[in-house]
Amino acid sequence: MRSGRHRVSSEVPQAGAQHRDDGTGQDKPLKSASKTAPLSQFDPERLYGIAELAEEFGISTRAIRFYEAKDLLAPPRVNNGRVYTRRERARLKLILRAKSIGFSLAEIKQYLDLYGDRGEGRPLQADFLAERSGALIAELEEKQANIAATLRELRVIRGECLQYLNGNGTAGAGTKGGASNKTRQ
Amino acid sequence: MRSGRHRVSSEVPQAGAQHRDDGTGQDKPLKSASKTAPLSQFDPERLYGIAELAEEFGISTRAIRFYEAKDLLAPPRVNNGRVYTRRERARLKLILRAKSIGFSLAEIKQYLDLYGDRGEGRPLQADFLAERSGALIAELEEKQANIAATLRELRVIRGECLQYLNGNGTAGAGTKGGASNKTRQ
DNA sequence: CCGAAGGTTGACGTATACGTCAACTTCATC
DNA sequence: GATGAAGTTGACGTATACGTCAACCTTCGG
Repeated sequence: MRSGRHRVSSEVPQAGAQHRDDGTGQDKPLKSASKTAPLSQFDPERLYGIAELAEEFGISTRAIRFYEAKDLLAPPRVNNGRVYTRRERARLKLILRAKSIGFSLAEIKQYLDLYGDRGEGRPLQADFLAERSGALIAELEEKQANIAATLRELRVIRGECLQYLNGNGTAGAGTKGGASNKTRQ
Repeated sequence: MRSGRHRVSSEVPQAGAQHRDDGTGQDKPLKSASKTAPLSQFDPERLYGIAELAEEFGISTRAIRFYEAKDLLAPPRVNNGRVYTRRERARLKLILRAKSIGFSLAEIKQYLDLYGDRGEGRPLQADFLAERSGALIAELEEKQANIAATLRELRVIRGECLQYLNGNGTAGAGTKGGASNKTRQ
């Protein structure tokens, strides 16, 4: 799947997925989590490694680091390794969802700001947020209309094909001319 | 607007838009159309120049030529100049619509085939068309769901901001934390 | 005939979104 | 201590989607 076309998993990973399973039937926290005090400054919550997230979302670790370089993500470090919290994971999910519907990474960065900053800087003014989210809503509604129109057309095309295959072919169904006529203005 | 983010005009150009208006109140066909016999092999219909389409759709002539180089368009030639028929214009519209919702040009090329080939090659088998359009429908439905989810969240964010601005702020509305909580799994 | 306008082509550049690779660090295990 | 696994970084490469530019052609009006 190329840029702009990622499948976004809608399923939450099973409990324990983030932990190293040592075969005893009990999950253990990431080794870095078990060894370092700094984690106490985070919510005591599930943590993910970069490879875990990459596999979960079907993308590369390179892509995840790239998003960090583009300031879309900001995973804390433990012994120089990235540790992804639920919040970072949720942001990654938003990133991939937005990418799948045609937004560039620069646009996604702005869009993520509507969901709350990453803990630095002061919150955006409410009026600015309202305006920005309003503009984005309008843009998404346009994309939604584009998709709806495309779906309508494709459903007609597919319906005609299925009719034809079932021996109920109409004059238009046996050719693609009928389908293409439907796209005429 | 960058790649993947074109606004697609939904308005049809006004009658006569494709014709040179010589000030007599009557439209005249494009000069190339009026001078050359080869046009008789096309439908006697409205024709567009590349600059006309570029302006209508808000893209560059370079982009339109690029789509031709990528076999998404195939405008006939008149005196070495490209002449775009209604059909090519409709394809361009489909191209831009698909781009706006995140498809690559390679994917769009395949998708355009569902709308009818450009006159060469034999028609795709009905079962293949049904399968291809079914797959595309599934993909579009996923994008549609992504957009719907994003819209729900953004409407909540915007609603809270507007409430806050109207002096009806709730505990969650004054901060972005409330909004970001809503994205939690 | 000349200049302007609109268009053509090929080539190179830019921006985006990563992929690939080498060299390195840290940690667990043997 | 050695080794393997997992991860890091920087650098360069690839693919996509055009933008920009130069050089050229055709048509039309003056």
